[in-house]
Amino acid sequence: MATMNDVAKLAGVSVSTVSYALTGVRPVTPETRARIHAAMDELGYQPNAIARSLASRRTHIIALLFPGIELGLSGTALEFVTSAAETAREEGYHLMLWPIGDDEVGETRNLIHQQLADGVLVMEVRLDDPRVDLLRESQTPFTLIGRTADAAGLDYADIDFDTTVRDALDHLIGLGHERIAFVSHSKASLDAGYGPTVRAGEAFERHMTERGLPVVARHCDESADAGRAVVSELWHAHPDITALITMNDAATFGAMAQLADDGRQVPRDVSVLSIASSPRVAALSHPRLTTMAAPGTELGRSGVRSLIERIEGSQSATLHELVPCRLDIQATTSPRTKE
Amino acid sequence: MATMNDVAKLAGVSVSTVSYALTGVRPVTPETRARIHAAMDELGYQPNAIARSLASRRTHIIALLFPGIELGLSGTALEFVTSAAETAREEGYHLMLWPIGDDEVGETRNLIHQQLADGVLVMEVRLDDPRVDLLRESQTPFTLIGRTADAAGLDYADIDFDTTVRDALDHLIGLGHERIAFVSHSKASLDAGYGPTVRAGEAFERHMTERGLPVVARHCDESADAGRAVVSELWHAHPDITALITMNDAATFGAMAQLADDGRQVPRDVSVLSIASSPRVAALSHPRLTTMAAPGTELGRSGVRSLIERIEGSQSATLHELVPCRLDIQATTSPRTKE
DNA sequence: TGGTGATGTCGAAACGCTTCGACGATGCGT
DNA sequence: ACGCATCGTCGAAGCGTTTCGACATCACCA
Repeated sequence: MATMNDVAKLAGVSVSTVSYALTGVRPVTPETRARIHAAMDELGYQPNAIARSLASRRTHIIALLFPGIELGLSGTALEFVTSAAETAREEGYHLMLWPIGDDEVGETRNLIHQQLADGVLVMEVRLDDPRVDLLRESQTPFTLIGRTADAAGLDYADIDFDTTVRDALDHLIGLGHERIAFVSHSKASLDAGYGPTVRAGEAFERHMTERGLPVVARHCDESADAGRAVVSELWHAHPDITALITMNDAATFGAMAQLADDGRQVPRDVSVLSIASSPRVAALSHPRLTTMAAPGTELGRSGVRSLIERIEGSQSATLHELVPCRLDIQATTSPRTKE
Repeated sequence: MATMNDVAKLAGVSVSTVSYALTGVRPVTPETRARIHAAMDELGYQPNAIARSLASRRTHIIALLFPGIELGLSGTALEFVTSAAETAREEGYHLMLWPIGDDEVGETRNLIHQQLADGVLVMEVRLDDPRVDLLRESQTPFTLIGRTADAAGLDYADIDFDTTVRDALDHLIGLGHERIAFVSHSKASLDAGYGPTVRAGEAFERHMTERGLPVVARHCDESADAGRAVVSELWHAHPDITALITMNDAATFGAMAQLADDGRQVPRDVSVLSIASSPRVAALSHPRLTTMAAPGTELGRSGVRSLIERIEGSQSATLHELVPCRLDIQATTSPRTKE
């Protein structure tokens, strides 16, 4: 494979001039540049990424830290990862996957010290996340997908659960619903400090309370059966519920099935609105689910962009981006039917 | 950050000795080794991955080539990618994502020439795939996930569609079904030479013919509506169908809905078996789908393992691994009811 | 007891690039 | 016409490793 030396010889210039022609760090006359490019074409030259990295102290690699165990995001995760990878590529960077096992902090530290990545994208951030302290200490540029409890001064891109829940309620209340229940992720995820569970729960409580409506919320394991059980229990305790907000795909489908079994028609008797989900999943439901789709693509894009700006030192302010899920009205929500 | 030089000084040896202590390429006395390790601990030393790569001509990076447009695999893609990343990590490698846009060959060539990766994993391989020729010419070690029409001499790991379809038929025929229809991916995917569509279709035709059963197969776009339409058309043309094999998640759910609307109960009147799908998706169906789950995890693991062996030159034979989908019997298949 | 072959360590040369200081050759203002 | 800044190029010194040849040292066998 041709090296810069070969190009320099063929073009009759020094290596440094070739480098300048390539990077534009210093001016080069058009004629010299032309000769150099001709030589590069003739040799099929491509700069060696590793050598360049070593010399410039920039690898143009972004690491994506994701935990082995996958909680809520997983439905949108692929979308997010794809978008992050594509954005990175557009900006001249590469995305490297760093699956992290049990020893989160230790493994993360090792990886950082290898200096393979210019910056790190952290997925599945919990309210209190030790990886954040580690990254901060190690001076590595990083951006969170999600955010810790106190994220002041940190770059992050996260779902705007508050707005999402508010929009969800606006939609349902606009349709005349008042008895609205919320079916969330598992209690375990709440205890683990999983952001979406915590924040969506808080938002639901606040917005319902502000509107003077009763707060009915349940945690639910990620399975259809759990979804069924919750529905049974819910209607037993609150027979007057007319709408359901869910944030748990498996449970949503279980809930739909149980409602059908109980003779409750969706959306005639009960409206169902699934938040932080995806169109792909919504399309599998019959009737097709009204959802609020998680903005995986947007988060991937702005997370990467911001991280790159931070790496290149061109960043003005810290990124605090909150993107709400977008409402996609399909067939499972409709006006409340008066009895 | 500490370098090898710092370690060498602190331990009172030369850099090369430190290197030998680290890599074991040449012997080092236990005492020297101990002093070196002590120095490394004291300094919190970790070898710089880039420098190591440049000197050793091994980056320990594996590239995953995946096309922007995503066809069939996508449901299992996340599982596959996760598994590949984890396996790579276990073996001391990193997985780097290479999303490829329109200019497949050009972009792939550029990436290879940068010499960032020791080897390449190619996803979404078509029967006639120009990337394969490119990789072969460029001497880069690579492994296919999927395979071309003539894959002799190439390393690949793919779904064993023949066995999968046979097992699917064994299951259904064992239940007494004889009029079995196959609903596949879109005609477009067939024309594009998408392996799963082609191979599963051929397998279905062959196995049905061998058993003296009529071949009824349809292509179907990836949407619930298309699934509905195909079901309507199918029963119009072949009212005696008692079982459906599907390979198209969105269409499967549409088909289930249409069957319900037409008053055909699953599985009493019609058995439905969804192949190359995933338990995650199956769980969303009510009744829960009998599926044959795509072996994403296995393919990721053995693809990466084989690639690494090839990179390190320790590979004996070429990898020709075919993994069938595993049957997971749930609630949508049952014995044929005699009329 | 002298030659032989391991064994353990060192110094220096890569690996392919970026970047810094230096230095003619220009162009400019006065 | 003279100095001075700017432009374009060069050579050399890194970047932090690995790896190669060389060279003592030591044990061992003839």
